[in-house]
Amino acid sequence: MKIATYNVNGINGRLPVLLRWLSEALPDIVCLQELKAPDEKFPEAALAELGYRAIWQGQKSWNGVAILSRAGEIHETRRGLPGEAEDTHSRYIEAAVAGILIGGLYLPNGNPRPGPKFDYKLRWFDRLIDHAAGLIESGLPVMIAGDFNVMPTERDVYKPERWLDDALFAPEARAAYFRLLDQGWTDALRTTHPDETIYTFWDYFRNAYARNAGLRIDHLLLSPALSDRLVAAGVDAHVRGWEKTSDHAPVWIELRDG
DNA sequence: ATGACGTGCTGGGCACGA
Repeated sequence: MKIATYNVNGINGRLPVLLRWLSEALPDIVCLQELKAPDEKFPEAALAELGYRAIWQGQKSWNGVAILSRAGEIHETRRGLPGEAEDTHSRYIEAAVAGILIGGLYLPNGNPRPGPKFDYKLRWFDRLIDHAAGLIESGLPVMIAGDFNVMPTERDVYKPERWLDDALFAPEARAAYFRLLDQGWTDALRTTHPDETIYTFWDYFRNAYARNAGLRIDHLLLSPALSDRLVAAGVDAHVRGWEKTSDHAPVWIELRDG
């Protein structure tokens, strides 16, 4: 079973790249972020042609998350995180697929810091941590995955000293990430590659991909009931080199049968 | 310190991203 997460940065502008990658990588389940499209503009038919069912929570212009499956039915369990009724951003969608509970998320960027956007990021993180505690306590096999907009450690940033004051590498954001991990989640990519420099995002500016000036901000976290099934994890970094590509690359895990 | 690039919305420049 192969499960992936991919921030597409506009699902319609990115559709040829997304379909090409799906055809090549053949993931069973995919979490998508940054659809940047309202619900009615989700390319359901094009994905169905490749054998993928989908659920999505779109939003005009910004945000938007989806879960794709070619491993059977998608049983939606939640959209949106609890705890802030006035939060209108489409950033969380959750479903049971093939015996695994999947939470797909797009955590707020939080820049500029300090400011209201950074405050929103930390509040959203707290709400995720509260919700994730319940997921762990359920004892179910759970994965939460997506664009966390946090580089957990210095190893995850091409030039850490330049990012210290940025919302993506700020002490408060990194501390929140580790509070989440401390509930018992396994960071699949870091666990399978403990000492490697691995990036999942490269800026469009300044030839960042060619210089490998990247960030590791897309994560797949596994609950204790799922982590012993982890076989491999990786980044399809070559996709970042394609024409009209996202600034993120797809990240995937391989699980043995449960 | 800023902007480089890219997307969406909309028909020109702005909001936003990381």
